[in-house]
Amino acid sequence: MPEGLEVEIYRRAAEPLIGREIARIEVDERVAAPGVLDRIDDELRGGTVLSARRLGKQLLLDTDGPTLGVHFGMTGRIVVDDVAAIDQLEYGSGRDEPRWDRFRITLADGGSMRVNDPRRWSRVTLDPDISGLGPDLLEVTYDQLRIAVSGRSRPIKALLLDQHVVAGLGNLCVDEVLWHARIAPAHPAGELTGGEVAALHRCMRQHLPVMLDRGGSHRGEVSPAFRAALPSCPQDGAALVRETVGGRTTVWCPVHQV
DNA sequence: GCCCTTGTTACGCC
DNA sequence: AGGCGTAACAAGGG
Repeated sequence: MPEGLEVEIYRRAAEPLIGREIARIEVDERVAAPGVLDRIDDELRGGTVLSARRLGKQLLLDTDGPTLGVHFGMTGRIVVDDVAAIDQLEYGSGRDEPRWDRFRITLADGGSMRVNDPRRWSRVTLDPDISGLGPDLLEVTYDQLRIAVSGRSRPIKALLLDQHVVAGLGNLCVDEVLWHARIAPAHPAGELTGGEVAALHRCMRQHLPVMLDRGGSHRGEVSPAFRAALPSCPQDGAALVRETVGGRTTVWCPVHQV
């Protein structure tokens, strides 16, 4: 599940595209956002990639024409010049079947960028509207977080999963960060103390880059392997709990998360 | 063949 | 109006 961390890895993998000319575009109509199919060839072919940016889970490739936006859904992987940025995606298939290529840019120099996605939940857009997204998960400040939680009654987990609040957090990263910050997922956001919000912010700034360096959102201490086996809490040995919070499977420790 | 997975969105309620 | 919860949907894997 490409959360913001995976997409940051994808963004880095896409940087070699900068300065290269787009010669050909192939897109599965089912991953093209409305209207894109009609425009994309005319507006992108012959253009040059100028930069590779990211906001939350959106990869943004600026060209001298429109900006290309790619959202990777749950199982989309990027492959640049035939090298996959991530070999094995959590919940993905781990294979690279040609029939799962949903989007491909062929460059004038013969190279390519493609999106391989078994389940077709990726979305390709032109000049995506990202104005509704919150601050990026790797950049969000304490003040932004404090303002975001104030007056909100929703569980903190539901709030953090809301891309309008913080862009890029997914189910695994939220569980991981709350576990480190010692905050229960169902804790009403607005009832967190200043100290708890500070701990949450500090844990995001501290642990998300470590997970990024290790390879993504599944490389935390409450990893998917842990989640499946549901072992005892590595911090205090208590039995972990699995329940639904914010509509998602949630694993947490009822002893140290309050 | 049912049920699991996640991110997004539509929708109903308050 | 807008915050919130729930369900539906995408489709392959176990």
